[in-house]
Amino acid sequence: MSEGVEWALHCCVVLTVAPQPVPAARLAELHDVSSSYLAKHLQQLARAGLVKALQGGHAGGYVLTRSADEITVLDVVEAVDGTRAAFVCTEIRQRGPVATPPEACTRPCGIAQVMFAADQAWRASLRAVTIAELARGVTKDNGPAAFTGITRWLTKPSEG
Amino acid sequence: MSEGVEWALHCCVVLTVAPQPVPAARLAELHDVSSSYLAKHLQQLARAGLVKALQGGHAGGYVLTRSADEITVLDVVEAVDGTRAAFVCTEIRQRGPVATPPEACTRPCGIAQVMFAADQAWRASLRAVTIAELARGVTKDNGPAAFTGITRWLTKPSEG
DNA sequence: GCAGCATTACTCGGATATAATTTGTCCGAGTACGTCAGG
DNA sequence: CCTGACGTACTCGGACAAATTATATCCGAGTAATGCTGC
Repeated sequence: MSEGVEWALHCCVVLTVAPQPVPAARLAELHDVSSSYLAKHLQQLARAGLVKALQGGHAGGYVLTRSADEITVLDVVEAVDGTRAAFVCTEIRQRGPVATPPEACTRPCGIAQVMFAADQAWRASLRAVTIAELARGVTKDNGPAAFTGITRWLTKPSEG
Repeated sequence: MSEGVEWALHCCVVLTVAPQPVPAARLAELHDVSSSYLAKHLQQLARAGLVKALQGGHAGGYVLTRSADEITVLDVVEAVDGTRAAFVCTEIRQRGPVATPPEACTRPCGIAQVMFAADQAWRASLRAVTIAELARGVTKDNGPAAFTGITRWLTKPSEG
């Protein structure tokens, strides 16, 4: 899985507690990752409609478009890694000297079915958790101080 | 996901009905895929202990090491694609200017937990299906003729 | 006719190139604020 | 003092390279059957 998924999820959690729009460069510095590359993933989030990019002199940056409990982890994963399933059936059964005739292939082959079911289970598991729950987990594990520290750093005038 | 997974699964299903050891080249021709590359994946299956490679003049080839209902789809997937989870936590929370102190990171972060749970669900779904069940599905969908045709072709003396 | 042996043809196994995807970077387009001139 | 336009500094967005991984391939090591020879 793309490493950008992890970055994007952390960014979404941070945006949960950000009172202002946060520029991509600020998010990158906060997480100590490549600024330019993170921007790419944030663009993907924007295309998916999860975040909104505000442009302009001093108030620009990214903001969540909806409440954090309306954004599931699956939304972020699919925005970054795409919605295509990991397994794609090549229809091997229709190839080779003993190929199954196409008229007998009305249903996907058993292997594809199993893979599809597993993929559905995976997605369901990710869909069951929201960004808001992730944020709640952080405060539960590390206390409220974690987020106040991040908020304070985010609202710092510039690098100091 | 690696495309070799699909090949390996089909090969395992075929080996279910093969009365003799089947060489890699024969399996490759049957599925119309690269012979050399399929050999690599069969080696991975052999390393995982799912199949046994018999060497020798005319009786060489691959055989399942155990009954097909003792081999799960997950076994094959893990043999080919590895057992590592798709998501690996980079411990982003411990990086950057507002990094979480290491002593507070006794548990994996919430994101990693969610990803791990999803991975577990995915694996459980794949573990629930055996190769024998896949083979049964083929006979149910395409009739017993499908496997008899394959068996007949497999036992053909050579290419003709 | 039978046993032993060298041959042979076939198999797997790992080391080796190539293509695709992921990762990383750069510069141009666009907008809101702050400033300044004019009324 | 208020209004309008302008300039500037900051933002995002997509086009452009490098590294890693997946894909594909080749040739050498090893084994069981086969055919032959000698008894």
